[in-house]
Amino acid sequence: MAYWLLRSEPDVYGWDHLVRDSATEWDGVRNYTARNFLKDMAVGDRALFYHSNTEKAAIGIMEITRAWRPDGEKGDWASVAVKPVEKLPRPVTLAEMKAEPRLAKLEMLRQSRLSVTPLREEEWAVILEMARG
DNA sequence: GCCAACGTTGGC
DNA sequence: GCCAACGTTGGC
Repeated sequence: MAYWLLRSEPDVYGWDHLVRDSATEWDGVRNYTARNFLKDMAVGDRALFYHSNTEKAAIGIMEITRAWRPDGEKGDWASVAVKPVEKLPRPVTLAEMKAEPRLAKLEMLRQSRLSVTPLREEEWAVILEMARG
């Protein structure tokens, strides 16, 4: 099982939208690096839902429910299907992640503009631990 | 509103 | 194929 972090602007599509929809197609990604990560995802993988922009915090846990399929008529893009698993006990903010030494190598911190990034298993555990306070 | 960090595009 | 110019994104 692999771990991922998916970023979205909460005003556009946030955690509450996902819960209301009970599942969604994670599409519209138009960056090749992010696209490649989408193609690496497998059913059962876990992903953090990160709110960018206004909130800047990881807010919930999702599960990948279907591997990638082509996204859009033009170009070699991909989308996956996800569903919400649970909201984190409390959000883990970007500032907290930056301040945590064990997250120094976190991909989303190193490549802050990527909307889809992988997490190491240890990093996943650290963030969940932080969320539990 | 600004800036840093990328990614993309187009001219050569 | 390289590189400058430009556009986009996210954080501050």
